[in-house]
Amino acid sequence: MASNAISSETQRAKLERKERVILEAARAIFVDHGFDGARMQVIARRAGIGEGTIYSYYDSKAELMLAVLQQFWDGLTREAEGVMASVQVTDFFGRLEALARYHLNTVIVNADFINLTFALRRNNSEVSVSRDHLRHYVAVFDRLFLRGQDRGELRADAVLWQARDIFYGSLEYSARSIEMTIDADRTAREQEPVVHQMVALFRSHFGAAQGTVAGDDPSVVQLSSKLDRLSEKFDALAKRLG
Amino acid sequence: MASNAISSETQRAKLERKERVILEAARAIFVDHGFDGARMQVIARRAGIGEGTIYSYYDSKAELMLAVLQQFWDGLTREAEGVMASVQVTDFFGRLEALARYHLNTVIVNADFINLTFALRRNNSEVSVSRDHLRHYVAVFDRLFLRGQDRGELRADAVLWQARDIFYGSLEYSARSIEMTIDADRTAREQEPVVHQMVALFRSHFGAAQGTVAGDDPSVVQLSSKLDRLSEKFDALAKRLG
DNA sequence: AAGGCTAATTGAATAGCATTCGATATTGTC
DNA sequence: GACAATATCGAATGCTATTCAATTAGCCTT
Repeated sequence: MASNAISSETQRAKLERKERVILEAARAIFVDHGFDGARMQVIARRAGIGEGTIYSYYDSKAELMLAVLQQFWDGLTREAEGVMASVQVTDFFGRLEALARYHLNTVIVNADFINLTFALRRNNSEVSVSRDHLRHYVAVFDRLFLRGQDRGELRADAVLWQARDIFYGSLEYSARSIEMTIDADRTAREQEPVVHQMVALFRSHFGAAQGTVAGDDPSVVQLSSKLDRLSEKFDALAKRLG
Repeated sequence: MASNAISSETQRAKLERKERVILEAARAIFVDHGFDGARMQVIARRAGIGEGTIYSYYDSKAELMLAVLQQFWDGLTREAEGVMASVQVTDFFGRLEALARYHLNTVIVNADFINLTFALRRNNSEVSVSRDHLRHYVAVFDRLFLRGQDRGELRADAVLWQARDIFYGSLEYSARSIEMTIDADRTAREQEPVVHQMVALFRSHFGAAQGTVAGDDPSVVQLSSKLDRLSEKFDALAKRLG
């Protein structure tokens, strides 16, 4: 019995190790050659196994790559969470800065992987999978923003998803843009200004004004609810007309 | 001589027409089936020609798709330039708003093509080609920003490429983000607030300071966008009523 | 307008590669 | 140690982009 359990345990461990070996080989070959350039035969050889064996672990080349990407994005998400957990400062803008710095650097350093992520999007199911990776990662940003609002450091009336899209999208595109200028030296140098620019922008535009909070202005609140009521009446009328 | 020149002219025209027919067929099939799903045979059949003939116009499937994308991005760039040329307002922020609106809508409507653009990036040369498409398109944004600075409406000390990256990147990611929420109705409705948010952000952060500008206050911005949405609904209803 | 030259077109043959599958080896159980 | 169940292997398969030898259409000369 005991030996039974142990041996099946070691068997499982062995399979899991082999799975990791395959993933590792696939990662290397995909990054070097891209999806199309990668040959299953080469991946198999690198993993030290037969070609057919891969297929008892992954259904297809695309799924293999998906697994590689899954691992990559999970790693990113975990790292981002690690940055949030370990950063010393507790104020929102300090943490925002740390996340911006981490993210920008990561996106630049791992440009290969990020390209691969989008290169895989050949059919709709793959598009939605790569979306899920991204969504999971971006959730780290969402949590930070939510917390900033709870702590009263972000304007109460800021639309969180808009702010998050601006933050994330700006950094991602800045990374691409920086990366286009090839020159590795400058690449390193350009990152800090972008990080500071973003933080300053968020501070001035989304930061809660010290003193009066804009969203609290009673006349504005009143106007807003009047508008909402009008809009509802309008919808009702439109509906009644067909 | 004359007949010679004319007939070779018509011959050329004929070839060009055939090229357009192939491109047209390819566009349709690629959009419907994605790059991998598209069969050269199907494209050929749709264009009403033999399979091999395509290869006397384009060297490979990838080049064919590149040509399709080239045409797409050229169209976008031309349209964006058209928007800039035709917009009535001359002030920077008015034009920025027009471009933001055009861009956001375009990216959402043509999500298929934009996915295809990145899906093609299988090897480095294709990455750089798709970068060139983008660069060319983004140049429209650069020109607007440069002009805004010349007119003294953008801070003299704003780093143009940073501002442009923030503008472009935010909108592109917002588009992806909006598009993720599938619901077509909301998709249309969410666009205006994003446009206004961006313009307000640019006004407050990159605009040359001149007293206080209404656009600074986000709650007012929000009210304004609510009003705009209501106004749009009103127009739609009015139109429907004749 | 007939003949000859060139360029364009065709679709059957080729070749590259992911995937399958029957045969073989390994592992676990009694 | 023998039997069953699993895992592994790599040659055979099948699917497609791409090539190519044969055919056709266009154009020019006389």
